[in-house]
Amino acid sequence: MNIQPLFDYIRNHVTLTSEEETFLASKVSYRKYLKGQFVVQQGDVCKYESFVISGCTKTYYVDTEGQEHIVMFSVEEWWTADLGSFITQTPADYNIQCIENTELIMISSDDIEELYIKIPKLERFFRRVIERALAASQKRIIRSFSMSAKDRFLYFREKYPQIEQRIPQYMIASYLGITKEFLSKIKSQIILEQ
Amino acid sequence: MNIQPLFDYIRNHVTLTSEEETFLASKVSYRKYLKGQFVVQQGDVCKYESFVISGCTKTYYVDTEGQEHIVMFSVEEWWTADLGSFITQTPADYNIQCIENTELIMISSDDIEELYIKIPKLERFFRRVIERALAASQKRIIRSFSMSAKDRFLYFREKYPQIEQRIPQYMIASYLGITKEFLSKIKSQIILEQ
DNA sequence: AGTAAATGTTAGTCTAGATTAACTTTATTT
DNA sequence: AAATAAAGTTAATCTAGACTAACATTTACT
Repeated sequence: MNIQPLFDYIRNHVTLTSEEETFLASKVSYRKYLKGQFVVQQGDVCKYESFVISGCTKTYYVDTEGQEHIVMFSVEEWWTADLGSFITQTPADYNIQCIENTELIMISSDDIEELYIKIPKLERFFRRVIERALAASQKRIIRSFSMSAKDRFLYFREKYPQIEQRIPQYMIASYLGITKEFLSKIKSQIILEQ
Repeated sequence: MNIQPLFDYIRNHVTLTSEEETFLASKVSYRKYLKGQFVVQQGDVCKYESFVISGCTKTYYVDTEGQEHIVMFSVEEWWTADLGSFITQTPADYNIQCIENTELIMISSDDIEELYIKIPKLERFFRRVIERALAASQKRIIRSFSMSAKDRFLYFREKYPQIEQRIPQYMIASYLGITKEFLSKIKSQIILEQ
């Protein structure tokens, strides 16, 4: 049970009093998952917003043809949840699965509302986190329409070099919205170029 | 100068005291734009978050090949801004242009921070607005990868029937990430089917 | 070390959607 | 009402990326 990384992360952005820290600590829970386990399954209600202490998760959607589409990866110091399900407490559209052994700090929807009320600084901080995530999400939509698969891959590699290393290529292909075969082709093409 | 619709909109979600309403009124400004005018231009800093009273705007990105990609339309009771530019006060990636004569209520970044501090209920409300927008944006990414152009169009038509009516088809094509010629083909195909 | 499972590659064929270009229809302006 | 511009259509050709399938390599398990 190591929740220190969450405090370090929050301290980088807001200053909490020691009472506030104690209150925060009382509202979070720690949990370990093994590689392959699910944090959320499509159809369940996403009860928690989770902060990744160590490990990595993938959030994906299974379409009507049974195909997996990865929405995001979450590594250390990132948040993960099916946000739509979490905020409305209705069944999730996405699966969140650990692709490594993963340690999470989890906050329930009721507890996070309490935290927001008691510690407005935290609500401000989370609002900003979400604003940034929304701006990033809009840019990703633009990239999906205006860039070729190859350029999207080069962008991904440039932006998340660490993540590229630790994740199987076929998952990166899914995240980029292409097949693993085509990503393989793109990579050999890139190698030929240099 | 008619800011009443903003109050009506906010009243549907949070209850403000009359002092709070007065303070809010002192922090917003009203502005009329003609069809074709720009609220924000790529490269400028997006100074305001705008609430649409009447009319319609398109938010679009011009890529390196000079092609327009529409990110969103904003009609009555919607907010519009280049969020990335607004929150960091750095140059905008997007253009926001009025495609009808448009009335906006605009709030500057400093003023909205003041509002959040003085009226925490408003911060809570906006956090929720943004959370919902982020969940919707993630779903749009999934749709762009898992649905055909035709299905994306049918989804758009189903979800925003009013918007489909008032916007030229070539802009809808741009929003859907396809050419106007292909949307035309899709529409004639749909007509043949029924 | 040897086998099975997971991951990645290569190549051929196919298709959704882009591009080009000529044409039609609908709005706007004078 | 004519002229012009804006929006939408049709059809032919082209291409990025999907799909299929066989094969190669790496990783994990006994």
